Amino acid sequence: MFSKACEYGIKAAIFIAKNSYEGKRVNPKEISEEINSPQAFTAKILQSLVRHNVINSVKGAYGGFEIEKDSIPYIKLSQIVNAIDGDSIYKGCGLGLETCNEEHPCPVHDKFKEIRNNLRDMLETTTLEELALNLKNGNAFLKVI
Amino acid sequence: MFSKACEYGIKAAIFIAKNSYEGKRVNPKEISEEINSPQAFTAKILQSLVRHNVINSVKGAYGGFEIEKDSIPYIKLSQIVNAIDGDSIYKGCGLGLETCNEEHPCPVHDKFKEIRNNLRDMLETTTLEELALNLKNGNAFLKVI
DNA sequence: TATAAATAGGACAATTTTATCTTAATTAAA
DNA sequence: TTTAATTAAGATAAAATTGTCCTATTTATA
Repeated sequence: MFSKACEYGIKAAIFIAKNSYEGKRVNPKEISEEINSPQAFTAKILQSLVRHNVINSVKGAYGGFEIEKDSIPYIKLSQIVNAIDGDSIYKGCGLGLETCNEEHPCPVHDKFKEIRNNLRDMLETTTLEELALNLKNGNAFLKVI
Repeated sequence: MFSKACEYGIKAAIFIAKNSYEGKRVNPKEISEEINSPQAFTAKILQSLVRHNVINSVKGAYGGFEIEKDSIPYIKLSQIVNAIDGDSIYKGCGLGLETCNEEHPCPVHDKFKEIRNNLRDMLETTTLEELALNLKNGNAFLKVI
């Protein structure tokens, strides 16, 4: 569904959000350990999330990654997915046609429309806040072990 | 959503089905022209669909690819996707956790469950017959130009 | 101001996916 | 039985994604 980079990005953002609620900045080492991802690759993805204004970075000693507490409820899953994978997953054609619409649909257009809209709605209404809360409450996990 | 290979495979299967209804076998050249895909790569994907019993191949002169007319209504989109991409798209975890279930869910587990189930239902109930019909009726297209 | 602790960024490597090319095997028909 | 048309299959190449490493830059604090 999503690229590996996007999976790591989502998990990282959730972990950062959880820590930001506790007033704690985190670094790529902690993050990659907590989400079970390759550290350097994860650091690249974090850079990208910073450039897309999903998370903040603070350079230098005592720095790290964080998200402003107040903005966490307003950050949507769609923003993270968009920052890393773009919007083709919930906007593009299921069969990869460059133009696929009501006037010129691919054979699965109608079938996919519903799925794609559901996915888009879900991504656009799911906030980082609820995901971080799932984690904090111990109702969800970012890795298997 | 799907790999390129899977997109090509679905389109190829639809085109083959349409032609099989007309009693016509088709070869990779025609197919790749009709679905706008690289020919040799498409041929590989066709081989895979043959091995997975989604389509039939007839070797030698006057051969080509076909699908038994009577079986077209019973071939599900899920079989094609499964043959090429496997089932992870509608069975795997949205964040890539190896084990993700009610007891040990990822933070987006519940959100994804619905999407995934919708997708699975759609793939398992959509038949090659209806897709080929969309094409035959001129209500859908396999390429842009 | 020097130092240590961070992120940023560029170059590179490995792996996977996508794509191509060539040859072998098969088969209908002349 | 030979030939031409066709799929099968293996080797290879190109491109994209995933992953690593090294150095530069930034910054709080001693």
